Amino acid sequence: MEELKRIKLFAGCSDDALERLLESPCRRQEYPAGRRMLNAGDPCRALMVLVEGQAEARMIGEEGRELLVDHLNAPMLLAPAFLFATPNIVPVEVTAVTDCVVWHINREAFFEFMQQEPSVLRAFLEELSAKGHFLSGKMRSFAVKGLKNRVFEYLEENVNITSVADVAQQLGATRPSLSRVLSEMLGEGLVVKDGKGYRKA
Amino acid sequence: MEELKRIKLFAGCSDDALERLLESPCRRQEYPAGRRMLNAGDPCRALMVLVEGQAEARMIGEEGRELLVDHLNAPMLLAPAFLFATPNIVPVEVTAVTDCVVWHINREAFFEFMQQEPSVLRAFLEELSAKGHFLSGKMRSFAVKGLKNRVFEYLEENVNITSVADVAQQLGATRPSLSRVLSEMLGEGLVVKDGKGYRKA
DNA sequence: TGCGTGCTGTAACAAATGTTACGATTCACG
DNA sequence: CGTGAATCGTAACATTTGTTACAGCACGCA
Repeated sequence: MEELKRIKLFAGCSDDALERLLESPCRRQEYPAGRRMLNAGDPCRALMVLVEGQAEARMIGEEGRELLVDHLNAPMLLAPAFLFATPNIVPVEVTAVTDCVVWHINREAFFEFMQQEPSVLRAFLEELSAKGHFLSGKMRSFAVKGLKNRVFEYLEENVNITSVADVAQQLGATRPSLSRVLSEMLGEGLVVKDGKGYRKA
Repeated sequence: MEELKRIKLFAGCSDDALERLLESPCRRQEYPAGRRMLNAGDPCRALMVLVEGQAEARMIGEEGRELLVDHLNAPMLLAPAFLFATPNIVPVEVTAVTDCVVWHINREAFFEFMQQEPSVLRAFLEELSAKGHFLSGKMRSFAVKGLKNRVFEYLEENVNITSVADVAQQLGATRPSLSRVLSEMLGEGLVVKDGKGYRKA
């Protein structure tokens, strides 16, 4: 399918090589908006490629606390960092936000494919590394930073805060807590109001 | 060098292939105990293989908070998850605990080597995946769990707590806080004293 | 226009954790 | 036997964040 060519991972590889990959056992699956695509604890035996739609990755804690880990916008890979892991388990749940289309590509076929296509191998390694970078950054935020610093960090990566409730989930805080911190930062001149939201001062 | 054969990554590859890899620009370096081997923010252009000694990886926050992320015992790879990352930067500082010996292997040579040796590629992918798993677990702990739950988790992965001060650093807490929580858990019967340390009840 | 719905700010209180300080214990070493 | 260093438990207090509740405001819709 030409859908797959849009993803960076397969950008540099030849058409017939890609066709050979698709001859291996793999399938195309559609998910309606709101549908769970991956549960925490699920095994991950195929490379999942989100070719259409938007999804969210969330982590759930025992105490009901919930963290919005990442926004997933097509085209991109789902949970690439867990495809070759032991135990082969995803730690997040992935839910479709809009209607989604996902390709499931056989792991072993993909493994051989990478060996034959250096550009794909390179891109996949970069993808995994990016995930590592992403996760270690998150970990750092939560482990050694207070909420105010996380807000600051958020405003550097994203332009502004439009939905306090949403961002609170991403920062691992409750809405009233974030609201309070934003008020304080407003008073300290660290942020300014931007229409209905907030923006870096 | 035969030192390298001890690491899982190179376990399944032929001797002459390994020798060819070592003909590429790479070097062997020794670090005395206490020496910083990698600073946060350093670029990472070579695969670093710790073949001897013990080291520690730490993250530093702006506010002086410090987190002991991982114990590194030879033989293992150092910061494999950042070798192919962009930006090509390590987020932790790595310090030698005992005298250490580290091999630096040229990245591009290693990349070609992986293509020729499927077992190495496989092992490296598994290594990266394991790092992802490790990091996401840590992140989950810090983002959605309280200190008491982190202590519980620690006691499931490790047998017991011998040094309160050390473990506090690993859990991202201060020593008095951990001490207090341990006292509470003692009262609730969740842990028991084990000589000078603590153990799961 | 009036009303329900959803998001927001805010306040009062509770819980968790950090900060600082002090005394007790152990242990190596002179 | 003393003594200093390291570690630990603990207490009092400060700070941060969660919890719960309530009121305001914008918006869509009958």
